Amino acid sequence: MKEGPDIAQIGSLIGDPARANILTALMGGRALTATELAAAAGVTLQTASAHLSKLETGGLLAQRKQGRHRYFTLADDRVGKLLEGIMGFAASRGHLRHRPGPKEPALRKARICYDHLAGDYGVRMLDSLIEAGSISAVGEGLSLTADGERHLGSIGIDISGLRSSRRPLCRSCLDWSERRAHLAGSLGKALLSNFLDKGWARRTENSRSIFFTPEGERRFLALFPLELSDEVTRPEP
Amino acid sequence: MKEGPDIAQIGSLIGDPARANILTALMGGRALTATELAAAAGVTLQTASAHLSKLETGGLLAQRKQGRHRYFTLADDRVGKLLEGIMGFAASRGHLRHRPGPKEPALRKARICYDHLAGDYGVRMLDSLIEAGSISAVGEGLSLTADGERHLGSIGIDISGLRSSRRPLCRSCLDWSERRAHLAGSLGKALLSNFLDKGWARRTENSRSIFFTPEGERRFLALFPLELSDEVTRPEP
DNA sequence: TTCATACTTCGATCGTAACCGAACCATCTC
DNA sequence: GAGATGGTTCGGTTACGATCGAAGTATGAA
Repeated sequence: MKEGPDIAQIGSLIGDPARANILTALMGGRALTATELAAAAGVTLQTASAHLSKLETGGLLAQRKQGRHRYFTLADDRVGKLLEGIMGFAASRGHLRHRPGPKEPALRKARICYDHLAGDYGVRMLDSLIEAGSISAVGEGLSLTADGERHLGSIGIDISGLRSSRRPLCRSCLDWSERRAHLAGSLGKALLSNFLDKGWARRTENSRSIFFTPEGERRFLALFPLELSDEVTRPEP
Repeated sequence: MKEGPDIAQIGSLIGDPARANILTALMGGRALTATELAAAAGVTLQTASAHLSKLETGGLLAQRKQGRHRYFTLADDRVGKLLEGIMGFAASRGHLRHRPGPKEPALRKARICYDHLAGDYGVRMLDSLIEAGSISAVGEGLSLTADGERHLGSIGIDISGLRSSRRPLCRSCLDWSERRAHLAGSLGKALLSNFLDKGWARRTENSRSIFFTPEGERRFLALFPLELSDEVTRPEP
């Protein structure tokens, strides 16, 4: 009965609403201070501090001091993947927090998932890359083709640089809103950075959603066309 | 701040030690009664009953009445995958429950992961299948080759029957003890069933570990040889 | 019918952990 | 230095939820 790893410990870490809010906020990918996280969690600074130290000793968070600020991030991308997995599961069970405010649609359209693009646009991008033969999908796995390396190189992605990192180039990540895969891994990260750098899109304050400029949106949709569907298909809710 | 699915709810479901014990016990794949689960969790029947109803309304468990018994299982294989994911994460952080009793080594050698073979033997089996060209691995994904279909058909696995199910044929599942992939999906399930049917191995009571008979072990190792390593390699702990 | 087994519901207890106010450190600005 | 800002530690309160005893329901056996 006392077999295997202790899932209760990390379960209870995620299980507290304030901590869950903190983790969700950090899924936005950017480092946040204790004060910001306290606001995101809806608690005072003291309690947030207690939560943060628990999360850190639990291995979910990393922090770095910078001046009198203390910046927190998810410990690594495995934590992000774990959380997105739980989100996907929770979403499939209908355990959405029913607060369908105005941000919801924007979130479903395009958002950041730790460090890469997710949502409708994230799924579209991967679909298009596969359709174009830039990425080949076998089972659940993804790999970049030689064609894809040329193609993405032409828009300014340095693949060989990415390969040198220890992190996998392509990873599939289950999208909780679309319930389909989008592209994660160092390539997913590089692509999002590329869009942000070019000014096609920008992050929004206090939200995971990504805002595309009209021009950026046009370019994005042109770069990642889809054969078999009208512009932006939206699967069943 | 109140974005996305509610991960806190399922986190707290998993976060209670008694419930975590229940879920871990059900990772053994077989349906268990409330009384058995109470024993596994180390609580009385009343509290177990309360936990079980919470887990069920949370969508993690399914139950079916049979006479005066009430059998519980994990709701589906997605729950199993979720839990194994959390286990892998917990194990990598060293959050093992330090109770290295005699069952530990047996568990690391061969155990059941929801419905397929895991542990050292599970990893070996997948490695061997890949080496033999029966399964091709691209990125994180797995797919059965034509060779593999013939090969496995010859030992009594009906691949076309498996294909007709909605469940994916091959899935990779991260092994928490070996920290490498083993084979899940309907094919993984079928292979384990095959070994059990042939009497090569049997399940053990009250544990996820799988016991191989001496004869069964010989046959298993012969069927899934490894070129590049001495018999059974054991990675760093 | 009677009894036993499997399980649930009720009620009460009890522990723990989340929470905040207040005081305390650390770092930066002036 | 003084003052302001960012964060932690401490102490005490509070609330929630896990737990179990006891009583109640359902199913099967005799």
